[in-house]
Amino acid sequence: MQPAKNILNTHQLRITQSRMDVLSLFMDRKVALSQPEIEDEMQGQCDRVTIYRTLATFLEKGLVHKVLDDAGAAKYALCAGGCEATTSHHHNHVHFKCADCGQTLCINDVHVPVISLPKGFRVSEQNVLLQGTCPVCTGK
Amino acid sequence: MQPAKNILNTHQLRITQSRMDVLSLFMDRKVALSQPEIEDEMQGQCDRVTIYRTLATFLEKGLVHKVLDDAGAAKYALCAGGCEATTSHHHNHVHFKCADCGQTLCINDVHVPVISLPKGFRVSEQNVLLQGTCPVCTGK
DNA sequence: GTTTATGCAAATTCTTTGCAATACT
DNA sequence: AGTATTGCAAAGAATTTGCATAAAC
Repeated sequence: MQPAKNILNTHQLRITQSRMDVLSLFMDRKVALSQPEIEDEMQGQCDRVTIYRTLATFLEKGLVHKVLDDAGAAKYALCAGGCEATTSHHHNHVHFKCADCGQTLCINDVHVPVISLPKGFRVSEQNVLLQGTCPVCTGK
Repeated sequence: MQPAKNILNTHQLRITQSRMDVLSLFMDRKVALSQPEIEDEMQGQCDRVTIYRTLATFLEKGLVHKVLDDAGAAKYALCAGGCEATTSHHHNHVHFKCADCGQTLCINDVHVPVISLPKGFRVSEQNVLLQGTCPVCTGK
């Protein structure tokens, strides 16, 4: 994976400490994160508001995508592969939330069946949230 | 559809004004609603906290189910048909959120494809959120 | 030097909890 | 009568906004 600095550059974003930190965290953890989780990890390295704004910016530029969650807080995950290009940002995501450890994983390599709706509906985005037990917790 | 009073009875819930009001609202509107939306509609007829507790109770008894949403607030929708029985409460829902009017509809009559995950994952619940434009907004 | 991002304070919104008063069966 | 439900107050998260300061290009 290319370094954080390059990714910011590619997306026409200024290189700042906060953005580097948040982006690096996403790259390290490889799971969906909410603002409160990020704030915890960052131990006051930057302001809470900055994290919100960083997430909003990343979302806008197509660097991350929103992850559906049944709990309260909004989660975000790094866009991978073909998702990184702003032009061909696809929105068919499959996410898996483990009921045990609570982590949400972005499943990139699973085929999403296209669901067809009754006439009149126009679908632009298709999100699937699977819930259950992840491999790690199943083994415990 | 059977009257609200019967539904409460069937689910072993006491018949109270608040429950009747909230349930009726769901039956009228036929869309997913969040607590804030319900509070708006009820114009102070009952306390905010009561709505939260009513929703929690309905969820517990299998009268409503949680609806995933990418926005802030948690939404709920009436369980229909086979979903009403507490025993066979199925959780494979397809929901459609209109990007235009913001309403979320519960699509009951659409086949949910089973998505198979890599080995090690155990899936217990499967939610699909489609986003796009609804028939009403497409026609505008 | 301009533009953009950050930090701080404060306000708003969403949600939960405790406890006494009230309504349901 | 006995139990479950409600309202009120208050606390606690999550999120947003305004504005002056600071950093990036």
